[in-house]
Amino acid sequence: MPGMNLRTAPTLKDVARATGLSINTVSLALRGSPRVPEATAAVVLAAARKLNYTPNTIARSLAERKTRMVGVVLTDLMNPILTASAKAIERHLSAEGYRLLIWCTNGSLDSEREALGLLRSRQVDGVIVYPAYHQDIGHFVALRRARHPIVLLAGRAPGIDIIASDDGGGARRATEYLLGRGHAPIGLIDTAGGQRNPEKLEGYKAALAAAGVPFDPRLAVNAPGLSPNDGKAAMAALMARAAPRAVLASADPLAVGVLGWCRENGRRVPEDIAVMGFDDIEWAPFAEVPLSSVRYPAEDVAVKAVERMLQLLGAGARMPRPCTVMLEPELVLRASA
Amino acid sequence: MPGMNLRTAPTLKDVARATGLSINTVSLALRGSPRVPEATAAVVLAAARKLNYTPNTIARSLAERKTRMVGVVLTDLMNPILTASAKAIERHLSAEGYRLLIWCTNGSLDSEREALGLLRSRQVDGVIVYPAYHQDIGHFVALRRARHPIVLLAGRAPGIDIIASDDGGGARRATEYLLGRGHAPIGLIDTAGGQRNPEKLEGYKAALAAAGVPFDPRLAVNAPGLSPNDGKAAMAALMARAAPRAVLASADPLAVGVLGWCRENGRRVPEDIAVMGFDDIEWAPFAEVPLSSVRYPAEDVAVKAVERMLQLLGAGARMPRPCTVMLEPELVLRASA
DNA sequence: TTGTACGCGTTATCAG
DNA sequence: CTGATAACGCGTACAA
Repeated sequence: MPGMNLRTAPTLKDVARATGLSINTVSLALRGSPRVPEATAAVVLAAARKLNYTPNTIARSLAERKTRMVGVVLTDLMNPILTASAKAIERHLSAEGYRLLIWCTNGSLDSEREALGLLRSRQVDGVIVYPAYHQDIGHFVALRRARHPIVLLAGRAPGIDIIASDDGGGARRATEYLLGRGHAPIGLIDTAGGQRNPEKLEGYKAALAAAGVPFDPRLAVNAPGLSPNDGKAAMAALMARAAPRAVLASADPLAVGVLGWCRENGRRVPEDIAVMGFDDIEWAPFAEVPLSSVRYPAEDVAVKAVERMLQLLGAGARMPRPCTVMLEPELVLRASA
Repeated sequence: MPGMNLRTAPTLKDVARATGLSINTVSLALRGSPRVPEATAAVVLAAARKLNYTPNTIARSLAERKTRMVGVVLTDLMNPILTASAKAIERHLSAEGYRLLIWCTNGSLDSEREALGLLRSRQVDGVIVYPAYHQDIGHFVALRRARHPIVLLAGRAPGIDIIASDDGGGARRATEYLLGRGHAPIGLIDTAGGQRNPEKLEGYKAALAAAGVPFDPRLAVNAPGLSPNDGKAAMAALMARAAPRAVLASADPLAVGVLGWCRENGRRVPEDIAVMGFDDIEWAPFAEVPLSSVRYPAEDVAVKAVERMLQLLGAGARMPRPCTVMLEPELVLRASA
């Protein structure tokens, strides 16, 4: 039978036997209770160390009815901005003694539901979710209504805590900028979930409308995935049906793929085609043409999300009213646009 | 008191009460035991569904003495090749019903020890580790001696299971290739842990020795981290003290930084300086100059590591003899070298 | 076919 | 200050 230490690991009982004290006293001593005198505590500590005792978190969780684990549900582990977010969340949450259970949904709603079930059965104390479909978050709202600590990193809905970047506003400002520089028409390469996460498309349309430019659906395509190769393929599709002078890609890896297509097809960036991405990942300045991008405020999002999660975690029965925080993303301009 | 469902979640007892059956029968029915007739099972299932019952994994783990969780310890979540590995491991392990508990050490040995303690206390059934220091894996070997299922993804030691890429061989072949193309002298930009993970440096030296070229220590520098910016900084340091005609970087992000330095300083790649990276991440073809790289066989490593882990997990008391598998990385040649 | 009793390792309550 | 005793939710013998 396997198990890191399930078979041979010393338990409180072993330490109790070794010291001649009761399990209870040992437990208290090990947790530094003032109720047990220093002398006794020292004996216990020494014995525990000698036996190489480690508390069994599983048993503790069962008794305490809390796990000090927070589930983190992401759509994609290969998306640099999401892993950066996860890392930031981990940093701040672990400072408070919480551990992360990370689940990747690959953008599937089914997998998202599965994740929720799994995390629930694993008794995590709360969940932080980057939802696959920003418009389809009813299952999360229901959870929150049942008083479960939950924070979303995207979407828009009453009755649930959301800390998000204003993708729509970012897309609008990026589009306005491109229009202002005379780069028209502007193509939009959206992510696979684009149909269901329409914020960026809407911001793009809003900017066009404000400038009196009619929306041409041939200029908006969806990439099958989120990688540079997906961006390249989408760009090829886009160029086959329109002649944009600029492209707004909804993620930097896609934009990198766009740059790759331009290189292979002899288009100069930004002279022939200006390119702008989303998120401003660490690689953006190192792209073939240094990439302009709409920065995703990952650190801010993480800090605020963790802050909120800690409030919910500590709130007990009377939870604070849900609130939505929209962070304004910043345009980072480099050579590509 | 928070908790996804710790306070209000229905338990077996609730389902038992609802059906008028005993806890035991309910438990058996829910797990599809042939001992309980279909009619009863149907009743139980319906009641469970109606109550929205979810088994408490914590309690189950405590009773079963196994968690069906595998700990995964990585040095860096932002390293694309490591997240790719994690993702592959997750895919294969979850197909067998195991979940991942991911821990990131940031390359610190202390954090690595901490991880081991945490995972142990969380009772994971096994651990897969990309060790921070490939030469310093005694603590892992000790664990394995105590019959804990553990698989390392790098390093070299008897008495423990290791599935790794032959970094030394890869570095040697890359260096030989660069020498063969007449690019000398060759600079080496190693990762922060380079001093303690000398495989690549050794392969580099071996190739030089075989070609009768003396090793010049000024040509070998260490990058402070693993990001493109770190690579750029390291390249600046290297160029300040030597005049290489080629650079071998021990990770693709570093190589991307090297390309960035070359661009900013007017060096043509590969004419003035040839550049080769390690890992062949998805971005490599999209670098400013399509990047030649020593491919890290992430999928192979993941498959073999998971396979081995499953063997160890199922082995019980009599564990198989530890074995080491070295995968040969492949040179992927593009424009940069 | 179903129910009873016990154990998993820990924490919490209440005596002593 | 310390020690029984009872949870926590579930799995597994063993009985009925």
